[in-house]
Amino acid sequence: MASETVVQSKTQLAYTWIKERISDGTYTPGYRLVLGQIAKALDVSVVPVREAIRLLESEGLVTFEHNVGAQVAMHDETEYLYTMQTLSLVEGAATALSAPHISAADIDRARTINEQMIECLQHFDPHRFTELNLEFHSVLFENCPNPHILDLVHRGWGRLTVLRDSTFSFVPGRARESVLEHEQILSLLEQGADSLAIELEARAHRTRTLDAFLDYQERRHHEVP
Amino acid sequence: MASETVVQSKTQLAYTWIKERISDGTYTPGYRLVLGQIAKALDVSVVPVREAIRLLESEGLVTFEHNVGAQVAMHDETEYLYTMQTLSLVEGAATALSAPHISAADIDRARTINEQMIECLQHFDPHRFTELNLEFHSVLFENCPNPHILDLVHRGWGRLTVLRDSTFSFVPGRARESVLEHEQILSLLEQGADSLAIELEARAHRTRTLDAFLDYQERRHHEVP
DNA sequence: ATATCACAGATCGTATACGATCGGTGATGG
DNA sequence: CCATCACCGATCGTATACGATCTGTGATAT
Repeated sequence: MASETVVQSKTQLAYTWIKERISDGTYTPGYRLVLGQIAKALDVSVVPVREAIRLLESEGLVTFEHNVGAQVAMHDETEYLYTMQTLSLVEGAATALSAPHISAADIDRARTINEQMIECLQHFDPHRFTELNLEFHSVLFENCPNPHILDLVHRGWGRLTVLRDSTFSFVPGRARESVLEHEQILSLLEQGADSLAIELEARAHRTRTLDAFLDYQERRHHEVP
Repeated sequence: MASETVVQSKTQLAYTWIKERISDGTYTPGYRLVLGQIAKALDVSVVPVREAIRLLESEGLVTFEHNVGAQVAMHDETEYLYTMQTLSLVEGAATALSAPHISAADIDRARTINEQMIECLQHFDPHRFTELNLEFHSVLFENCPNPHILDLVHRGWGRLTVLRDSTFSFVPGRARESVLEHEQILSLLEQGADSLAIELEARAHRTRTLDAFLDYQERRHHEVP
């Protein structure tokens, strides 16, 4: 009875399959998700596919219109703003709530990750940088004792995944600031800072990324009218 | 073309039907939601019922287990704590984000509601009190320009609805404090206070209710061992 | 040329059907 | 008498089927 064959439901199968295709860019924002197509591709019926799509809808990765169908969520600038704002809120809280449960070993691990991020900057590896960024923050918020808040954080990151590498590639120079701010957060955690201080710093870290993005967009817009 | 007959989907029908039964207490926490039963009661097939249940699951009103079925979510003390903590977070933020868009008329309206709440205290009408409490806070957060955060607030309140009248009935005396704190929040809004100040005050308002509840439980537990 | 309408193909929403899985009950053995 | 196992009914998960609805295209009228 060592390893039982885990029978995952077809719904689960469709869910992860679609999510993967959205994440890796096969299905770009706006792409129409046709039930019959996906069902045939996965060799399942439309029912579980439909269910999977509605799950993705509830996570905001997909939009759904009655009697029309589903498509990969469009992430315009406003949508990005909403997501980042929400994530700054819940991630800040999750980090603060995690703080009391974070060990010195965790902080070491985070610091190692942050150093790898610096290397990515030097070798210009935006994709790996983004991956490491998630790993870094995961160390900081995964100990959050409130599963609801933790779930919201995961959903927020899930949405961002649709705009892969956005942090890094869209606003040059921001990544460099980012790793410095990471160190700042770590030192707050090390010195056992006040919960609110940690929350606000973690929140500000993300807010600054958002602001940098908006500024950058604004500037680009002025340069090329 | 004045009023078209709005054809709501059977899924929508099942969704609201079940949600209502959960809210009004017909389906108490732990009640097993059997697909076939509900389908027959509504004279629809199991497919839309299933979809409705999964929607409710994603809102946390229902728990679902593969190959076993669904039941109305159990709200033990821990679950209540998680929900209140999350709601304090998102509601605080929503209130702060709404602040710049709140008019003097809105504040008047909120104050009127708060006065009605005081009357409820005198006539001991907990049910109406709870209703008004939602109305009061709605005035404060409904102008939130971030729809994601607003949605999270609605979901949080939705979860609380399962434990109706909890604030009022479970912890005596707290309701009286509550209306005073409402006035405090209103005055912050009137004087155009700092966004963070508003957020933290709105957050603390809810946190205090949670703390009062936990204290009260603790005390009851000691009295009756 | 533009607007309106009707039709056709594609796709969705839901009913029905059936095999798969779970939980409980009674028989069997210790 | 208690533990284990086999069976059965209840319920779930998913395939298939079909009517309902939407979107786009081409014909017609202004």
